Amino acid sequence: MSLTVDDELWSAVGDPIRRQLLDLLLAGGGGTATTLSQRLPVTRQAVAKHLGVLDRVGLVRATPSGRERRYQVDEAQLARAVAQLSSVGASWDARLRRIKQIAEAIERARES
Amino acid sequence: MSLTVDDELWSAVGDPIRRQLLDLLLAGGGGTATTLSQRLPVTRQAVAKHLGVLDRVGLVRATPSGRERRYQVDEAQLARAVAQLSSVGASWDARLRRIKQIAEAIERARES
DNA sequence: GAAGCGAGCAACCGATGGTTGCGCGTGCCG
DNA sequence: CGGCACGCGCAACCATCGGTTGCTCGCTTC
Repeated sequence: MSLTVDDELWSAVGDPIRRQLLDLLLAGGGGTATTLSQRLPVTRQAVAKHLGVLDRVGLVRATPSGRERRYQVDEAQLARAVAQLSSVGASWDARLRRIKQIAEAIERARES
Repeated sequence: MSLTVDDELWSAVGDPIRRQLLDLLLAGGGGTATTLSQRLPVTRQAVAKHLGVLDRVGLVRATPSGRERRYQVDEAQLARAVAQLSSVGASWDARLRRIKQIAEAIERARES
């Protein structure tokens, strides 16, 4: 029942803005800091910082082109992150079910 | 394809220490700030603060008893959180699959 | 009643997410 | 070709947050 989640990855997807960023990148097939910031309630610089951390953990890749810097999602990495995410969810789900069973067992014992 | 996750809940569960806290509470069937802090790499006060935020979002409940303050998980709420978590995971998973299909379609079109 | 333990409160520190302001390079267009 | 506009990066600054230390308060126990 490990909690051993890649902490970098988790905290990267932990931020709501970064989740929206990934979503926008997936939906639009890429984008730059400026274009993305127009669809978000934060400034370009904030978006740039977020793209920086997503880049560092490998969830996105940047390709400079002229004066622009186009980012796109590294799907394999994101798939890894999603897998970890759902594994944590699953482990808690399992534990909750176990707890519930125990509780019910106690309940039954008390009633009899 | 909403990203509309209860942000309070998500950020509460987002912190690794808080996840471990929930895990310990589930495993031990409850605990106090001091006992929990002994099993974690942080001080009692830090644990107390975390329990505070978990309490505010309703994931745990506290029952004062003498000079102690025993916390336990509100399983229904945690179940809600886990559900949201896995729903986000699932939505990304779905989107990734769609993107992949599109990519493969383009690939096929290019080859023909 | 005194000692000890659990909890709460306050001050402080470092990291982080956000902002504004600026300067630099690139690209477009008179 | 020269200038303007746009996209980006850098730096300074601010608020919030997670963490610590140090203290006080209150229950419990001897």
